[in-house]
Amino acid sequence: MIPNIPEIDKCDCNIIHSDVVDRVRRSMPDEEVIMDLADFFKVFGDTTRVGILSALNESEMCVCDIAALLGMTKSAISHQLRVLKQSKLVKYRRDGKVVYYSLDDDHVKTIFDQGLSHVEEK
Amino acid sequence: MIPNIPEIDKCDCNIIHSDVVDRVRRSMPDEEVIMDLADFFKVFGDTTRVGILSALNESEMCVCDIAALLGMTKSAISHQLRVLKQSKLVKYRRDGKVVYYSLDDDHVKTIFDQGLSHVEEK
DNA sequence: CGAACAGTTGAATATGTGTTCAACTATATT
DNA sequence: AATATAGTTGAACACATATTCAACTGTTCG
Repeated sequence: MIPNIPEIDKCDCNIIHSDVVDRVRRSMPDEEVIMDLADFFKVFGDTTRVGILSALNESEMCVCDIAALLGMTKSAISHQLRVLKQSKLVKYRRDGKVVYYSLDDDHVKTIFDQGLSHVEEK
Repeated sequence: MIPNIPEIDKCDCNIIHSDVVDRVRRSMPDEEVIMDLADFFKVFGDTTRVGILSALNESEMCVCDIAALLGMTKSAISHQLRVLKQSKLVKYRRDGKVVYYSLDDDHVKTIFDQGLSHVEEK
């Protein structure tokens, strides 16, 4: 296996410590994993989505109630719920006209707690 | 204490389950905390920054070496290191002409691991 | 001193993304 | 069937942000 060397090397400088660079390169996750990770965290990087996740962490809720809670339109909430759905962070069930959303991931709470301890510390 | 009710209520629908909304509203973190959390996770939501953090998780590194490792310019890396510095996720030391960056947060690894298990599962 | 290199910075550009708006679907009620 | 309500969707717009480029600082070495 040849280590991943970027096809087009835009680096505008010399490698100073090639031993370190080689060792780190071997230990790095694949570029695809890096992208998946960034995409995953991107979902948590929006106030509206964090608000929705915080709410659903307390209780299953329908779109109207979330919209009322956060003082936003159904449309805005629905768009963000779609993002959360695609990331498999929330699931939903329909009951008549009403669609109820709830958390669909065990990691959400842990990730929130880690984020909170960082935010509170510094 | 009066619960936080958004000043301008843009909600375009009726509250369906007012008991649930009231209960969730009381349990929600302050809006400021929600914003801090989102800002914190926003930092993890970029491929370049995740790459830098992954690298520094393995070893202290200088800007040139990170640029070479990720196949990017010193400038691009430096800009992102500034973001990571502001979020208190990395620290640095200067040795002559060379500036060495390293991780400055215990939560980084835990957060990465949680993200990885989510990404790998689904 | 002056050249060379590591790194930073600000402005400009390009791309990504969240909200709005209007139109739409689906279900329930009369 | 007609109406009302919950929710979704796509396009447009406005805003945020990552990279580039060029100019800059700081340090080392001849």
